[in-house]
Amino acid sequence: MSRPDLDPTDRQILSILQRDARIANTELADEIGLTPAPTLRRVRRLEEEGVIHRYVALLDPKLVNRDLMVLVRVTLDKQTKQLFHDFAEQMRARPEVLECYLCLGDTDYLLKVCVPDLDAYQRFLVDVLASIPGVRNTDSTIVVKQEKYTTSLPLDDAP
Amino acid sequence: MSRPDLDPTDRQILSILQRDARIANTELADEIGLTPAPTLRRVRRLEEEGVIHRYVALLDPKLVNRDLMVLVRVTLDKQTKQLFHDFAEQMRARPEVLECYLCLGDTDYLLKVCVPDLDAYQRFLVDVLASIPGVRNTDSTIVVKQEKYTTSLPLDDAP
DNA sequence: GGTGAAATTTCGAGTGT
DNA sequence: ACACTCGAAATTTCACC
Repeated sequence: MSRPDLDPTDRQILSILQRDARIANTELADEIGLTPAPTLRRVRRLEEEGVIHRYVALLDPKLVNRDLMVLVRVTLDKQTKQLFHDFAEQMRARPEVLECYLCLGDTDYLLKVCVPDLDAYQRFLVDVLASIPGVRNTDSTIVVKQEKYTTSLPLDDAP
Repeated sequence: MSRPDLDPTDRQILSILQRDARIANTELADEIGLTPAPTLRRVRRLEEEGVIHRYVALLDPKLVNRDLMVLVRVTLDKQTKQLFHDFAEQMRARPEVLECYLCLGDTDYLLKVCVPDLDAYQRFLVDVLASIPGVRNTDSTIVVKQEKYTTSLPLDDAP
């Protein structure tokens, strides 16, 4: 994996785009003290290098009826490569599973699941999770309050 | 909180913008089968209602030197309102803490922390977490692989 | 990195259904 | 109330310095 050098101007651009992906290039140029042409060139380069992975709209979960978030710890029966691969594949296919992490330690996977209500979550647990072969144990933690949620990575010491 | 009715066209728009926030309005209009003017009106309405919360650029953690993700379970000493408030405030102030959830059950908080390496994580644990008054216990789980990460909420059964 | 000009997009006003 | 067409203003995006 190549490690593109990010100069302070690149970091400024990334920092702004992490906050507001739809900013006009002219305004972005103003904020970083360049003219639009070189600004756009830098943005395109950052996109091509993959530093900027994608641009997305973040929705309000309440307003699209996804008010319940549950964090689920999952352990699998036997730790075979095939079992792990299949489990991850199933998680990628389920839209209510927003994040899925393979972890070190007792827990094999941690999931972040977003559903409308407890009824929907119960269905997810029974119809989806419990029906996947190799799932030994699940432990669900209900989120009471989202104290912080950001997609912005710090850029202080990037190479 | 108002619950705006989302018709199928609105859901189409939201679904596309969750995938690509920088799509041109003309292209968005093409994809949903409307002309640009009413398409833009719908987008603006969804923004004003707060259904669209914000637009962000997602970066590649590897390429900005944030390759280590750790999930931390935190329990506090006594469950006073002030202690919880102060803890959440500290987490909001730390850029390496991307997500912080108040949870039901044994664990009080779950954090998602992104740092360059184990050395940086050790400093976070000692200098930040351990120095916050009221933190009784922490349990760190290192993420080996991010099997899935999406910010897209499903829109199937939104009201 | 900057300049200028062409191509494209945004977004209002006015019209129709 | 919702969508369409038209046109001016702004923005994006070139080739070239």
